[in-house]
Amino acid sequence: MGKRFPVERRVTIGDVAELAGVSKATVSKVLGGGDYYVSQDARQRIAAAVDELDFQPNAIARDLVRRRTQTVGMVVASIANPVYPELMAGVDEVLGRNDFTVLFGSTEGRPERESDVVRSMRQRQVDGVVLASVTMDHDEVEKLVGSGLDVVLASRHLHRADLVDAVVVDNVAGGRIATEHLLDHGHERVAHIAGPQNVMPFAERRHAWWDTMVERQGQPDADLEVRVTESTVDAGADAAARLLDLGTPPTAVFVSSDRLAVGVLEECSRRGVAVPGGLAVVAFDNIWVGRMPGVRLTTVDSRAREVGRLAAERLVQRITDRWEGRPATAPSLTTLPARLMARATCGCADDRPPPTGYDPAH
Amino acid sequence: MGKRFPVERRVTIGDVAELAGVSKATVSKVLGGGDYYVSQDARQRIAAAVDELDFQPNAIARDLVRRRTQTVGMVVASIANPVYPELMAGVDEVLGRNDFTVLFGSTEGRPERESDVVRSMRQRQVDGVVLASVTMDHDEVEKLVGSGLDVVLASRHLHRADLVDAVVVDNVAGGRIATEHLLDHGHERVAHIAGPQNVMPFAERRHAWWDTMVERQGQPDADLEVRVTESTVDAGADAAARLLDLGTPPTAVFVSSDRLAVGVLEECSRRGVAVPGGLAVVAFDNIWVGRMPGVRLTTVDSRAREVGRLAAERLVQRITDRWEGRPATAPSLTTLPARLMARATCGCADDRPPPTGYDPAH
DNA sequence: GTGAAAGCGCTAACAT
DNA sequence: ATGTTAGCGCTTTCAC
Repeated sequence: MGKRFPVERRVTIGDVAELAGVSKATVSKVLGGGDYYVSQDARQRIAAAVDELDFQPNAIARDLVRRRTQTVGMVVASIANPVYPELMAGVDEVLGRNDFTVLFGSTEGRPERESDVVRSMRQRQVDGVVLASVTMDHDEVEKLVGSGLDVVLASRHLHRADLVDAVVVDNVAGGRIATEHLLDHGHERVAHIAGPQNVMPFAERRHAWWDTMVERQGQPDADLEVRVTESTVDAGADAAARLLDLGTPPTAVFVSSDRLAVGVLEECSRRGVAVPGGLAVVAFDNIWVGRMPGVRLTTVDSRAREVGRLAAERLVQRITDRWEGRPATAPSLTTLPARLMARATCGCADDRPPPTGYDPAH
Repeated sequence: MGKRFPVERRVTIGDVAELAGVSKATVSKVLGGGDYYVSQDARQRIAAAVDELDFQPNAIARDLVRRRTQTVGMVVASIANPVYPELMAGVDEVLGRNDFTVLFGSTEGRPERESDVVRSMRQRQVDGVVLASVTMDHDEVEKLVGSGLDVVLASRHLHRADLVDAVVVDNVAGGRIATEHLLDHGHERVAHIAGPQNVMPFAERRHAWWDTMVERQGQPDADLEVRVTESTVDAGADAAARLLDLGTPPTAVFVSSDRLAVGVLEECSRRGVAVPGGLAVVAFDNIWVGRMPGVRLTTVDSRAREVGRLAAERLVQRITDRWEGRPATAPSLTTLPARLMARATCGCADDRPPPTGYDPAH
């Protein structure tokens, strides 16, 4: 092998054909992997030519005629939020296994850009999209799906479950478990730090908190709920400050995300408020830091990796169904059971060190 | 707008042309954004047709003729390692700003797949690649670059700096600072947990430790160094166990990554070894968890986000230079100064809570 | 078994 | 100002 052309001209299938003394069609047949009849002799000469020329087939040209790219788009809300890399890992795992390539996009704090990101992916002819960031409204999603693009939502979903596939954790059950756990520890004033309410999981978690409180003890004081507009550490710290500054501060709080909870922990540390002694906290997500000694955050597992895996599997299924001409199945909502990771911040005795034999990566 | 075609047939530029009563060329001129002379009248009719048909230009067809895709590949070693999302965020930031799309790839524990991942990206006609995972050898990288693909290495680099652009943190200085810091705390037996030595940064960090020890007190005992083959939490815990089981265990350890350090911390917690009292630790990377109260890991900042940004900038520069016909500049190695984030695990007094007004995301 | 020809959907000269 | 033509690099009938 080696370069035959000055630099500029790229080697094409025509060059290979010429060198091998066959036609482009034959080369294509061999390289395409289909089960065509081609003589051993020709096959050999083609193989030789291919590596003599170091031929790299132009996938874009191939995709243009095939009208498919074996590529899916993955759009997340923020790569800096540890939940998403975890989810991406799951997606990447099954996509890779199915020979799909991934086009990455992040809306990074600008949810309004979501449509643009997706449009751009569509123009690049992705075969489908994993949307782990939906803030679009129903209409837009409906139009998207109607346009023939396969879409599956991950981690977030819409009110109407019949529009598009989605896989999420059971946020309602999770929020309920978290709140009840705190209540069961004997707390009366269980506060809630609620994330942006236009994001489904946050709305559901808040709802679960509210309902549980109402059931157990009637409507909670209005000041026990504080809403933040972003799920960030700083927002969590601010929210905690507001709660701690109350006339009668809560003794426990259900925080709607781990990232916010980190802020809460920091604010407590800053003020010398003991956790769980002064304030018990249960959060939601289960990013791996929570397991660390010195943190031991009690939280509801949002099972991001699993969500990613399932979403990707669903998508691959849909895409291949379409390719094979199988009828499209109805959109389905997959809900993963929520489970509480009881550690120390809730007040459970957990002075035992973390178990060995696990890795945050998994 | 609305669908005019049953579902199957996608709308093309020809449909728009026909509906607008002009030729495809004219439509292309308008949509392509170039500064062509096209009458206001035609422009208007085209615009109308475009959204009447909800026309989505086929980027793949465009790219095929333009011979460029405005897409770059980004390959990381592991998305589960918090360093990489951080780096990706930096890359994504500047790529987005420059209207590049990113094709994502992870080698996830199978470094030998690196070449395949890159080959696949090349066939998809990416304009360049950010390689944050190099374990390829010089020859392979050389061939890659020689093939006309723009490449920049991020976070890892090669021995020969003249082959390809790279941006990395100063691992040698960082390793030295870490080791010296521990020595300055009065420790004699400063151990080292070394990462895979075929990965440049790990080799450099180890080297820095060794040299510093030799300079300060002669060759360290052989058993003070333990090598791991993966930078994971479990590997860190194992390594710590080995160190702690020594006849005379070290009183301090420079751990070559935060991820390994997490394992060390866990093992200490499990054994009831106080940190920094029983074992002082300084690590490398500065993933954001280290800032948490209850963790307060002293570490050298590997500046992943910044590395990502600079790598992407370099790449965009190279690509656009090539497009504009500017001569290629010589490969350069950019080294970011290392800085120590002195927190509590080294023995520094840091009982003060973390500062407010920061966010791990930044 | 193999090749010629006709596109995939678009852009870019070159005419007009 | 706009249209015609000739591809980009590949796959895929359909003849031979």
